[in-house]
Amino acid sequence: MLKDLKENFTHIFEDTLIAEINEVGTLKEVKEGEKLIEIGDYVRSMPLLISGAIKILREDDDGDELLLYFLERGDTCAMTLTCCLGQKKSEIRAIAELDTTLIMIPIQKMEEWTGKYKSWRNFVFQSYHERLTEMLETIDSIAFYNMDERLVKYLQNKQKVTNDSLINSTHQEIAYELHTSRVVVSRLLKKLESMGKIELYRNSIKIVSL
Amino acid sequence: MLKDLKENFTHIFEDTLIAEINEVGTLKEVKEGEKLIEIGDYVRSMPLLISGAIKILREDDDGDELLLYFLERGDTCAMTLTCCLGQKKSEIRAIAELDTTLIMIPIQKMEEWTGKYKSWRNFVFQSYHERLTEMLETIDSIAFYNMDERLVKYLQNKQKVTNDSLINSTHQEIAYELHTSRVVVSRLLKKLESMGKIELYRNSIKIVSL
DNA sequence: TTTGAATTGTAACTTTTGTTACTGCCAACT
DNA sequence: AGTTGGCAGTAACAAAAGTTACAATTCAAA
Repeated sequence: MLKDLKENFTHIFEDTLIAEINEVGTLKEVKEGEKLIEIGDYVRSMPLLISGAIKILREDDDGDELLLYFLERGDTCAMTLTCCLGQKKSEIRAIAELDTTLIMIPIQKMEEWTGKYKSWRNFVFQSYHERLTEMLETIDSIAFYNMDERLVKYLQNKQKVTNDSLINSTHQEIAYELHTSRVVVSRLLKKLESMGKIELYRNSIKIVSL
Repeated sequence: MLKDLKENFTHIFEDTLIAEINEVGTLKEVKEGEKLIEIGDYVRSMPLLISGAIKILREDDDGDELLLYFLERGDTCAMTLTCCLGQKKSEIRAIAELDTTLIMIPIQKMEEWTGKYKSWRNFVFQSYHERLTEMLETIDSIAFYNMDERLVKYLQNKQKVTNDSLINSTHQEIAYELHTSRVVVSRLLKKLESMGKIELYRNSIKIVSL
């Protein structure tokens, strides 16, 4: 774990903090599709992402989903931060988008380190800022763009996060994450295919040029 | 100013911090409709709201607006916090919704106080959490609800913030903040009136029971 | 008082999105 | 080989939202 820490956080945290994280943190591996946090869960530890990716989803009362954003290497969950400090329930669901490695930090250390390490404070503030920015982008998408543009953004984003131009999703899965219907996704994907921007296969989509 | 501080923040900050705020902060009064921050501005000081209300707006490339949320008494601007620390440009616009009194704190103190005062840290984290939560509610609104429901929420929110069941807005102004067209707003308002939930006047809307 | 701008109401129409229904296809399993 | 369930394609229709156009009203300034 120390190796992972040094590789990913050495330019961010001072050595003494790295050592502390190494001491109290526990390594956790999750498989693609595995659920990390459910809406309403109490959060007991804070994740630091070493590798992989986690998707953060919002859900309404009827069970309808919406993809908010992805967490990647070096990220942490901003929602978790305040949940830890305030003993609040999670407002979101977190699911591993890829096989993912994380370091889990007990919440008691949070408060201690924010007082003790300037680099930790900066990291936490930086995380908040990134998350707020990503929430704003999500709002931009749903407020200012039509479904065809949102779909393109979704595919681009997915390609970036998985680092793979072959996207292994069904139309139904995409529909859930964009909070629309399967028929609409099929329709728009077909239009993208006829424009030569993607190729459609069973259970997967090949991105040609978006 | 010390009186304002003690009235609004005495249960949040310790006395020494209150004294420091009193020393370095400056009182600022803004009239309803006055602009506080524009998108792209660099932020040089952090606001603490003493009274009144500020609306936070997002804008897309075409100049289309969307109301994100309101700041009220005791709030601070979470976007400002990270902007200060990271020397970043504002992603949002802030306009006084009512006549408003704030205390402006120079950004240099931010970093200092986060190291020095636990109560300040908690305040900052609490602010982040509230803002993230409000962003989530905004996302819920636009993603999961139709325009008629969003309009009702908007009116309820406005009533709560202004503490007045008479809303002094034109249909066009409401349309801007919900990012829709005037005709749509007029249509839906008329429907609410015919249901007996509101009464429509020129330049104002009376909320009866929503 | 007249003028003109701002505000609201409404009809008619278009576009976008969502829904329902049915089809064919593929892959896994018996 | 036959059955079955999940997946994708598509047509037809419905609902929501956006657009254009125009009339009527109000209100303040000239």
